[in-house]
This record gives sequence, structure tokens and C-alpha cells, in this order.
Amino acid sequence: MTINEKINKIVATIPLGKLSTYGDIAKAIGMRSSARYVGWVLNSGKGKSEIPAHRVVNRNGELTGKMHFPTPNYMREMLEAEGVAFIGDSGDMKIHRWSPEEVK
DNA sequence: CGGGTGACTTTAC
DNA sequence: CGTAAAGCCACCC
Repeated sequence: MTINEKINKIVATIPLGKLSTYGDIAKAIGMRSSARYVGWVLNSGKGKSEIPAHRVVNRNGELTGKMHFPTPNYMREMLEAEGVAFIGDSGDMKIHRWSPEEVK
């Protein structure tokens, strides 16, 4: 099981209507300082598996990865449809933050 | 083995 | 508030 697969698995585990951060995910898989790699994996895994990358945001709840979607509104639309509260252009991390469990 | 890359994070100006 | 740079680690070639 490569880190790449772990990331895909964890992201796929994020509950509907919940949000997680690159940092938390990276930490859960044992890479607390390589959050950027998480995003890279999502980019590699997109199209192959149904990875809800729109539920992964930066530590402030900002949709930093929106520019990698077909349209800038895609993430926002999906999250709102799932019941995620928004504060401006960021998700409400106080309510929807989800911490993945460590996977080995 | 080494260089390139990344959707982050933090610090600094 | 905005931009810049460094640190970070695993994958790919």
C-alpha cells in the first residue's frame, strides 16, 4: 500500500457533508509536513476513482483546490449540496471539520 | 540515486 | 493585504 493509495482511501472515507484538511490527512498518513503531496495525489487519482476531492480544503477551510476543477464553483456547489455551511468562500470548519483516523 | 513536482504551511517583508 | 521564499516528503522518470 503506497502513500498514494492511503490518501485516496482516506479521502474516500470522508463522510458526506464533512470537510478535511490537507494537513490533517497528511498527518494521518504519516507525512505531517508534506501536505502539498496530498493534493498532488488527488490530481493523479482524479478520473480513476470517485475521490471527493471537493471535501478536502486547506487548514482555513478555503477551497484552495477549486482552480483544479472544471469550474471554480464546482467545489462550492457540491459542498453546499451536501449540507456544508459556508462562511464567505470558505467552509465552516468549526462544524464540518473531520479528522481522519491514522491508517497503516 | 538525483532532479522535478505538488490542490500546503509558515514566516517575513 | 499581497507576494516571496523555504521547509517539507513521496512519487515519477
